[in-house]
Amino acid sequence: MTTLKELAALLNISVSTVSKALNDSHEISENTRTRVKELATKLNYKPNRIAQQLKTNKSKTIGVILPTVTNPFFAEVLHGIEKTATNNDYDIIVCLSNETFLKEKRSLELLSNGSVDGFIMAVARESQVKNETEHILDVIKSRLPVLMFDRVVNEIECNKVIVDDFQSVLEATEYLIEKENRKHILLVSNIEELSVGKLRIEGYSKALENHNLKPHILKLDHAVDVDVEKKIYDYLKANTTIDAILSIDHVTGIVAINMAKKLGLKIPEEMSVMGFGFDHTPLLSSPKISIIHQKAHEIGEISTKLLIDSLKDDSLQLQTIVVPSDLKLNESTD
Amino acid sequence: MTTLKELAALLNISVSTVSKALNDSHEISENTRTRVKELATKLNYKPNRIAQQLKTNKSKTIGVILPTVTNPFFAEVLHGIEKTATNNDYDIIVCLSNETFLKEKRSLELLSNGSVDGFIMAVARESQVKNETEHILDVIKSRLPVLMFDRVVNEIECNKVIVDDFQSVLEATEYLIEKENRKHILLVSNIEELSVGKLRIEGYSKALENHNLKPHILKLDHAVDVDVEKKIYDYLKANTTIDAILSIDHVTGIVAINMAKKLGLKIPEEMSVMGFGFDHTPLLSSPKISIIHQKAHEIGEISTKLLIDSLKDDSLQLQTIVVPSDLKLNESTD
DNA sequence: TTGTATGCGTTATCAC
DNA sequence: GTGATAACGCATACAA
Repeated sequence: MTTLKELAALLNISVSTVSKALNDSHEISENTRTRVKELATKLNYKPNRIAQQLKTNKSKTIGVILPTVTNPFFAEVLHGIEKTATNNDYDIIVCLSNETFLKEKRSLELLSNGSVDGFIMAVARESQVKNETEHILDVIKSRLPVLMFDRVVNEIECNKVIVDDFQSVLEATEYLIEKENRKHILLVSNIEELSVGKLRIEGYSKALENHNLKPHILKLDHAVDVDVEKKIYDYLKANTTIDAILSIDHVTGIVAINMAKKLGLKIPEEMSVMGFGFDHTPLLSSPKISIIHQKAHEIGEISTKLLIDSLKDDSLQLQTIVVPSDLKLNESTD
Repeated sequence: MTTLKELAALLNISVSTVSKALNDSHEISENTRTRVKELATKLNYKPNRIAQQLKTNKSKTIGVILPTVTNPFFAEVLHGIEKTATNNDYDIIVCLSNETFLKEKRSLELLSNGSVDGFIMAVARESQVKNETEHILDVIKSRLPVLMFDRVVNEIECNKVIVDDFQSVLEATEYLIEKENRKHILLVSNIEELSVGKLRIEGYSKALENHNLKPHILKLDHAVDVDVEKKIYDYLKANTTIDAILSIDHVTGIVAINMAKKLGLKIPEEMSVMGFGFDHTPLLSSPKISIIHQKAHEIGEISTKLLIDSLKDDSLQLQTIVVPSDLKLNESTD
């Protein structure tokens, strides 16, 4: 890699002159400035990022700690983060906690040594279940800003970007009740131990309560296993009054449609099915599933913007931004 | 952040003594070593990574350039990369090309300034279609090793990790012909302009040729649009001899199953459906789709291992590793 | 066993 | 308009 020193030697001028010339300092003459720049381009000179970082004590890098990236929600958030970071001249270092507390803790610690200027994270399932928060507080204490999205620790004061889990499920449920005239709505859940899962179930319960309806909840193992099909099938077979299914994740809704069809139920006439999902989710079922569409990409963008703003000016007030979801209704019939 | 200098000042010893003590140098007395270490833990000292990088001229960071991360294949590869990198004390900086040449080029350039010790990449669709390779060659010329996986540029000499696209589709097709006695196999493709897509189609064609069968190919827009359903439906309706569908991506196979069912075809009796997929893909259809299962996680692991090995010893021979796929057959019947 | 000096590549301050 | 020098935090060759 070409360095300032090499350029200086080749041009028989000092390193500082070269540096100033490249940074368009007004102190430098037109002549030398162009000479320097020409040689720099010729030798493909690029300022060493590491040296700049050491000098300025800024890494211009954001640490991104995700529970997983095979979950399409987090994948899409990552997409939004990467785009916004790049547009603002930041790199991202990505660590995956694999939903474990230990890996999350290790990742935070390892990057808290100057590698990053701040963190964007969604808390690991295990940390959330065991209510582990010390490791995150340690980071904040060391004056590295942390932004949490989606899965959030209420007790920790920091910038947050969350989904309107309660409200969106409340509205979706009320839609099923009021517009589609459903009375026995089955909620299918495999994430009830997560903060977001709890909120979604609360939204569902609240809507039923508002209409004096009885809840039906089918809890599944969170490790999406082969039994999912059977459990849903058996439940529907044994409970024939069910006239709507509301899945609070992005997979079991699809399974539910398939099982309802297998039981000979007409969709959407006899059974409404709604789930969480992304742009291409409805394509995976026929008839297309109705989805609560979380603006995952936007969540990533907003989170990154907010963190970068707080990096630039650390006197900014902490805030919690709620990103509303879209209800995308089934358009097709079978 | 605590620095060596601060520790030294507090202990009234020199910086180098502190440094050596922390690095367990045998030159340092037991006594001072423990004193230093105690204070270090107490003040939560962590060596500044940036400074270490500048000193050693190694970033211990890998640049990962992916076309997208919302495609589950790349998401799972990323998972494998992250895991292996972490296990070997490497960080990863992730950039997404969004399938565009320009972003890919920019990302490579931006990180080729000391930020990373090497790259793992899958070539962007646009770069592949337009046969753009200069930007990658530039990186290699600047002595930064590049490892390509999945989407590969044949003309570039570097380490490569690829899937057995040709062979796996050949075998899958022959399975349909020989074991399931199919004679009119429809190939559904939305990636025929990618190197991997071409290879898969070749595998299919070769198998048909071996058995003197006629190919049926349905090409779809690569932007998975709403028309996918209609196009497949219409094709199946108009071509009633089709008795098997082979999708070479991870979405259209699911759609194909749904459309076949919609047409009243019994699966798998009257119609076999096979696609590419991942562990949870079969769950998305009923009956479960048969899949060619690419070991994406393994591809990530192997790629990372290979790159890190070449980082440690740059005299190693370049190699191309082929990761075989698994054929996972439909187990259920409807 | 400990300390001093040097340099990684850059930028900034100051002197010429 | 240009250049010498110091500093960021760390590691190491060398001196004491």
